[in-house]
Amino acid sequence: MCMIKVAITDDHALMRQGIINVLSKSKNIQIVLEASNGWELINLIDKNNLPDVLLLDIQMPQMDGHATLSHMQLHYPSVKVIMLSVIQDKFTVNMLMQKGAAAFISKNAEAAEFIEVIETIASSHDKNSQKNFISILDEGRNADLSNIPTLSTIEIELLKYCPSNLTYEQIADLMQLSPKTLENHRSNLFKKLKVQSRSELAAASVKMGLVW
Amino acid sequence: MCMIKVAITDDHALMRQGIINVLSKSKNIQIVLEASNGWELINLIDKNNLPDVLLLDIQMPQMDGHATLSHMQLHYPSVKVIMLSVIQDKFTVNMLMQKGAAAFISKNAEAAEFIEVIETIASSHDKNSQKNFISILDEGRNADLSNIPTLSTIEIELLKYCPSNLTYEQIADLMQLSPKTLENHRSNLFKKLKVQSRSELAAASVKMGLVW
DNA sequence: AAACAAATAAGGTTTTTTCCTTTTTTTACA
DNA sequence: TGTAAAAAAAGGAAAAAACCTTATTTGTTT
Repeated sequence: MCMIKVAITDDHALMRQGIINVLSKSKNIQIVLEASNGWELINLIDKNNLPDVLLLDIQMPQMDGHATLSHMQLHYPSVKVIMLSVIQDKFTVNMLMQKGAAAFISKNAEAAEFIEVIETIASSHDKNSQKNFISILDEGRNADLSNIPTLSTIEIELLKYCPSNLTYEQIADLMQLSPKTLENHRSNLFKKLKVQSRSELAAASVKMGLVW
Repeated sequence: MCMIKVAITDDHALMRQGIINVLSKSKNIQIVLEASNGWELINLIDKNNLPDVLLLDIQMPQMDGHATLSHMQLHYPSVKVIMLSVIQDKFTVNMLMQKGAAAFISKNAEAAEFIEVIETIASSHDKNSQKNFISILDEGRNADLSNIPTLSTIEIELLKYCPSNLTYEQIADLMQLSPKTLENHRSNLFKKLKVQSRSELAAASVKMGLVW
């Protein structure tokens, strides 16, 4: 059995060091690439020597985890992407799983669990990534995401504008929608996120890492 | 010259591993204690063998960095506390420095810089911690905090309520203030944080780590 | 005790948000 | 091509947020 080739992308040098240190305890794992954001990753990646698994942070400068995951799915679909984040938000987890992430691990996870997830994901030859999906959040393993609604592109765009001083009318203008249409989307977001105020949307937006 | 005794308190096992790994590169540093939150720290701390420096995270379960810093100042004022966080918010940095933190380092900092700050803070025998203050944020070293307004206890309490669905009237009721008095505090917060909407206060509150 | 600043409180007004219901337009698909 | 579902849009109304000025109370200093 050959080594699992792992690439790491995280903007925190300390975190990368921690990951490397933990992974070095497994004799099956070999770290082949280290990058501090998505842009750096896609520049460093060797098409002739792809990693088996990519450990990917969400919140990073220049090119974040969302954009990087999409890029990897498109250009290197064979690479299994494991998201690794402090974000605990279920909508974010669901969103990234829908996009094709193989697993989602909280940075709170234990070292042993961490290695286990990488080995499990790497050894699965199932093309259907949903079957191998693993989510390790504080609530536990294999969180049920079936009841988590998916947010539309427009809803995510609106969410990004919520933590600003723009009025809904101004946001509607920027998004080229009628204020009344925007109100429908806002109302749908309220229902999906189970909130009742724009302030809660603003907070959710920050917690989801949509704004900095 | 004897070793600098360092204690680490951070809820992320991976981050603690990263810190330990980086610090092990310095021959002057010795790690004497490791805890995953403030409560664990104060239970593990040995009164007869205090650390010289405490590396303290802000966002932690059970007992966060704010409460832990206050406790350390009160019970072990000789221990120099270096805050270590992903939070970049200047009001938070200012708040913790006012409380008596010796330094503030972003988790984005480079390994070398990290060791340097610990050694600088540990070697300073000046009682007046403000003179030895070091802040390493993305903007650079020794950030000028003189123009950053300090937030009052009431303002911080109000900020904590902002990302909720409570109306200002309900918040005033909870805080046992007249709605009109609360409005003054809200207006003062707007000026201090340079914002114009509750949504921005809600976002600021999350970014400052006041709510989870 | 007078003087001052800071915190608390109130009155009043405009703008924005939130909540309804209903209509029109677009899209999907049987 | 007709029909159902989804998205876009509108009208109307109550609640809440934001803004402004002024008054009262409390605490501190000289």
